[in-house]
Amino acid sequence: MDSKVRVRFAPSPTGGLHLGGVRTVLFNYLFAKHHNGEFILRIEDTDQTRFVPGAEQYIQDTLAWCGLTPNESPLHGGPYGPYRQSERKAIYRQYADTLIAQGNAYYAFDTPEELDAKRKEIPNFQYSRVHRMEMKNSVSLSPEVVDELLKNNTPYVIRIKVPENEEVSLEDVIRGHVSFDTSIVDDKVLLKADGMPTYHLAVVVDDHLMKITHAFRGEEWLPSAPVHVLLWKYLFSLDQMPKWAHLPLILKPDGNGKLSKRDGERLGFPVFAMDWTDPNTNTTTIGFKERGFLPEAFVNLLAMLGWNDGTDKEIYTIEELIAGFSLDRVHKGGAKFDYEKAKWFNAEWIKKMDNEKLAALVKPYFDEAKIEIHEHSYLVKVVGLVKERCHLLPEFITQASFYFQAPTQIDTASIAPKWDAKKSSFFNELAKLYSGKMDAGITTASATELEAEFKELVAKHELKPGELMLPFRIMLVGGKFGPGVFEIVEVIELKDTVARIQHSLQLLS
RNA sequence: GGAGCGUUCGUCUAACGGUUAGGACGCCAGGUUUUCAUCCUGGUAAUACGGGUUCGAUUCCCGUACGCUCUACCA
Repeated sequence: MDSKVRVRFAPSPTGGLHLGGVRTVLFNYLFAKHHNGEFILRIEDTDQTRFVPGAEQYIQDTLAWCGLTPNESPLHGGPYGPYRQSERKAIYRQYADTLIAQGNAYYAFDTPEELDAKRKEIPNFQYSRVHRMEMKNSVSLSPEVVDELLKNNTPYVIRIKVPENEEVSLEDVIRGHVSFDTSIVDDKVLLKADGMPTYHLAVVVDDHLMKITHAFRGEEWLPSAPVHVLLWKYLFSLDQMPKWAHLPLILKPDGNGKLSKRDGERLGFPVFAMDWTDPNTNTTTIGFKERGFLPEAFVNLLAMLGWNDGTDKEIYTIEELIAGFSLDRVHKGGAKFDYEKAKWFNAEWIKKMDNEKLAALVKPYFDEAKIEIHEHSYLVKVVGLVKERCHLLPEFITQASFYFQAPTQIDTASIAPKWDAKKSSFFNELAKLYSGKMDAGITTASATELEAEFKELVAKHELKPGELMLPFRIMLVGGKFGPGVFEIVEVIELKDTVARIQHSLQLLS
């Protein structure tokens, strides 16, 4: 590659960033880093009616959470700024004027109402060479009339004048040769009545000015690609045009079609990367972050939706993804999102993650549940003890809260049916044994030691360990779950153990 | 309606003309765990259809079907 790779992610700030968006970011990022290039964030806020306050900040925050930091952005700055299209308004105007001067674009004075009427009148109406002359524009009208309209400040838009019967084609990096007949392409609006460019003009001008070498976007853009190719041809040069790569879509798990926010709500899983609160409706849509996903896992699972390196490997660090990424292994077909597999990725990453780091991430959930943690090192230890049973971060609460406080709910229903005086006296004895040790200044013992001791006592009472283990567990943790009973005793120590036995004994009497 | 794109187990995917079509998630069964989870073992299940090309097609070509995307002064 002769010039430095430069790619861009160009979202419009209209709401939360969904899976597909983040995956587009990821592929941009991986490609850029793999080629030692640069990754740019450009905000496409040319539609003032759809602007949503906070959405841009949200995008920046999401990228930061995922660890996909841009080299240039509205926030980071850079040599090709500004990176917000609303701040580049004047730039686009010049290019639109150039196109007019070339005869490759024209003024159109049709009002929205007139267009609506036309669309109703003619089924499948297209503003193209077929109907161009029936409309009010600088091609159909005489120069005098056009001048008059312009002089009177009649609102107008600028439309591209698509040529007749030409073949426009591009080499898509993922799809190969794609071609279109211009006779079916319509005269898209380039500059709106408010002076803002549409996506079509803005993307071409900015990709050029920002020296973008590879342009990735969702497959939904493919049908409008001929407009962009034409614009490149008219304004700049086809050899400077970035290599296009139209990424496959992420589909809903059931049925077909693009995954939407509503699908997540319907099926009970997040679609946005992070929580998003719509400032207008004040409703919050849940995100992967808040659901308890690790950013490493989130990035990992997204990468596997539409890409693989040809081996059986599925768990990748970001560094491994960067090293292995290549566009020619990106799929053409869309991928249905599977939340079960997503959780599996997260579980794998939880198991893999360092206990210290994990403890820091889990801490807020304990704070929220109002479970007090006296010593951070104790939390680190506990996290290590239970992490292999957690798929999502909030599960640490249910899986580990008993290490910090006595269970509030004791599943006595599972003990009571087989409960009898013999068992009752056994646990009384056990409590007494532990109390005795405490009097001797012993606070805890190893799990193996505790187990041997326990079994000895069981034998003395002429009982079987099997019928005592479950009740003991339930006394300690509240239910039928958790690590080995004696490992728990070792950690929570004798004092709490005795208290929990006595508490349950009371409940059972 | 038109145009473009797509199609391997339920799902994510491997196999770039020759494999008993492989792996992973899920599910089922067994084992470990005197609980649950983890873990281990095994099982389940796929080349949309029809024509070519070829000694041989999941793979290349054509057609059909189905699906998706787009068809806004939204991106």
